[in-house]
Amino acid sequence: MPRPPKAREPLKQAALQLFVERGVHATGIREIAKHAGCSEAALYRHWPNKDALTLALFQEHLSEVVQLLDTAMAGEAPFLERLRASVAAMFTLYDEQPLVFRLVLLVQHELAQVLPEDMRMPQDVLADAIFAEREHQAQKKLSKKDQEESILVSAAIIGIFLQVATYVIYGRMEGPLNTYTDSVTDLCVKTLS
Amino acid sequence: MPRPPKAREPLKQAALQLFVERGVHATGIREIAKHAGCSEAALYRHWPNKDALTLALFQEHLSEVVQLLDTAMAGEAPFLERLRASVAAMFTLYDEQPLVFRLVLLVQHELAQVLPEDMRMPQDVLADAIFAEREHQAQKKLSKKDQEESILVSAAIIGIFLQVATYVIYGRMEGPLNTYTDSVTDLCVKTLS
Amino acid sequence: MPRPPKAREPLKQAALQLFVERGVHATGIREIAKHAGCSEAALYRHWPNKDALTLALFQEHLSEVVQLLDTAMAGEAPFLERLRASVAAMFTLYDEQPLVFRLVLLVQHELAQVLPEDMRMPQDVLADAIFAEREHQAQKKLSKKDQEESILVSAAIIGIFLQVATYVIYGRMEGPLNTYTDSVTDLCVKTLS
Amino acid sequence: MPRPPKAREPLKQAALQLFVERGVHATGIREIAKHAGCSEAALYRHWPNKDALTLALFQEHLSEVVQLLDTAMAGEAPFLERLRASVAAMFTLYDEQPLVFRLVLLVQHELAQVLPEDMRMPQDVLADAIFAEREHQAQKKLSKKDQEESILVSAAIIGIFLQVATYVIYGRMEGPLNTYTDSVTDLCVKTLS
DNA sequence: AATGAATGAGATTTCATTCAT
DNA sequence: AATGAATGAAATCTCATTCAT
Repeated sequence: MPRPPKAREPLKQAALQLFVERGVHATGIREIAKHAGCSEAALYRHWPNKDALTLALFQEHLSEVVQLLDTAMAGEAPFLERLRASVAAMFTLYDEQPLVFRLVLLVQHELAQVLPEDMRMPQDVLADAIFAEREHQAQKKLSKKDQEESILVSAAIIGIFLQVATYVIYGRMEGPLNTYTDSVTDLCVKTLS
Repeated sequence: MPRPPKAREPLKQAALQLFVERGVHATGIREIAKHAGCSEAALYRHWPNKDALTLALFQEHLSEVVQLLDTAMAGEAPFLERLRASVAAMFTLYDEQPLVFRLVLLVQHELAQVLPEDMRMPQDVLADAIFAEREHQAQKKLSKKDQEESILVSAAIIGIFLQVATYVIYGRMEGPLNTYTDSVTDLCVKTLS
Repeated sequence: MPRPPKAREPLKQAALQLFVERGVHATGIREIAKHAGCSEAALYRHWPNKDALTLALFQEHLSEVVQLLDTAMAGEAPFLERLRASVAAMFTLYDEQPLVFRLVLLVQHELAQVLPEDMRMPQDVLADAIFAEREHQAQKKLSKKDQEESILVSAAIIGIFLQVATYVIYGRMEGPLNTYTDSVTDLCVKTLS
Repeated sequence: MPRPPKAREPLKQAALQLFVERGVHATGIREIAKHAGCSEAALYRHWPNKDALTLALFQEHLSEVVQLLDTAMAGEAPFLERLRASVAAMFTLYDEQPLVFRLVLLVQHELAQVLPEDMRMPQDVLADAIFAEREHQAQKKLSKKDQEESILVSAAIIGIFLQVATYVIYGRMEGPLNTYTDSVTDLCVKTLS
């Protein structure tokens, strides 16, 4: 029986950090390995190449986040409560695992072509929930036009949410991020009205 | 009478397109030159190196956009009108020069370290205008707390705005973007109330 | 009572196949182990390194073939018969163990430096037999010139023989190869006359 | 106007020599570049990668040889003369450009999968000529069986020819190779009778 | 001004081999 | 005896930049 892998987790952790700090393309294997405290070749025992590592990392963390949001949006509580829980979940994630949170921010801009088209993204959770809520309120299937408006509102809410996070990350607003949970929820609610 | 250099504009155009499509780091001199239909060495006639081209490109286009927003936000019209004009200006820019628009989206994530710290960014225009408007409404200097709230609201508005654009870019919503000028302005106004 | 090692034969078999299909240099330990269904490290239980495995493999199979030819060429039957038996032995080998046959074809081009200089090769068996036969026919030691001619004729016969096999291997002629035993023997005899 | 390429020919020459001496897989870019007296990167200006260089090299030289044989086999002279001319052409090639000659020997064993299936090979020239001659002698289209015999005879002649060359290359027979032109032609003729 | 050639530095990846269990 | 993990060295290839014309 061989020894247990010693480099796998450090490699993932190092890649996560460096991808977030410098971007995927600007991060080399060498640096990842150095930060992980292992050889460059070790990476190739666990993933066939850098792209595969990148993809795996994003998929794992994205699905974590999707699960987080799914949980927050589940249940029978009023929509407002569930929205607030979602914002809180994400902002707490930011404060506790900032790297994971920031990885999600990177996705749109660095990985459009690498991720599978049909992968469920954090935005989808919100969009679906808003859609369902509107349908529930209307007591019927939404018209094409209402559907489109629903998507627009989701976009707006996600935008509010991400941009506030971005401001905190880049120092335009002071953290921690969960300070803003209530105000951001309020802003989101306003767009829904 | 020196005739204008021939390779300069094609190079800028090619760089713009490739930076937007693949990211700055993932785009090489080779590809830029090939797309511009000139040699790799030509670039070094016009800029001392790749970083300088990158920087110049971003600065030029950013200042275009800042000017656009400054113009839209200037004047004595009611704030609502000026906000609407700003949204319209940006969305029209997207529809007419999508590459320039998308370059601006890239800035936050790819260029944090390259651009001069004190450069005025599109967000700043909105933030300043919102700040001024609030001060005007209150008829006095804003308190620290009100200032912070003002920044939060700017973030929200910028977020709405960018995310709607992002949705159109990635095909989640149908373009052209200026279709959404009114609804997006409405959503922004709601957050201001 | 030590039980026989389990990985040894699969490794040899896999190496044989891959060496023949892709060449010695183009075949890695990784692939050999994967084809053998065991770990890469297993190889080092049985041979000190890749070169040793390579050498052992070639030596074993070459000596098999040499023995085959020696047997066919032995005895008191007329030379023609023994030549025919040799061709038949080789062509049957090809039909029954094509990999072994093809490994022998590889020797000249891939292993000049690895095999011991003085090792007896399949060609040597034929050359010796032809030489002996000519001496027997002439009833005396061959002159220098006759010796040289004898070597030339051996080369020709081996060439005929190998090239026909090569044609079958690469699909220029239809197999099985032992179909051609008689015609090839005839052609060889013609060159001897 | 840029300078003329200085590394292209040396690279081809170095690759030719090393491929022949050590085999394609055993020859590295580094060694090729060192022998050519240029940097490793220079190779990539002229061919997209090592495989492309290999392929181009083989294709160029093979078509040279095919042309040589086509010329030798052309004309109205008796077949015997033309066969002799072919053997002479090849053996002279060996003596004058031994590397090119030996490259042809390598083809079957190192490049089966890389070369395009439909490429005309030196063997094809001989096979076609023998086929035509037999048809001419018979004054009619050859039967299926006669065709097959014709291919067998081509194989034999090519085999004689290549194996004699191989013997000279590996020192089993003394060169220069064109010493053997007449005797080899004789041997070939015998197989045709 | 403009070019294709050339390059040193470095990126990614592969390899045969050794290690720890 | 056997394994999967790990590694240093080397292979292939890319990159931004400089050179010679």
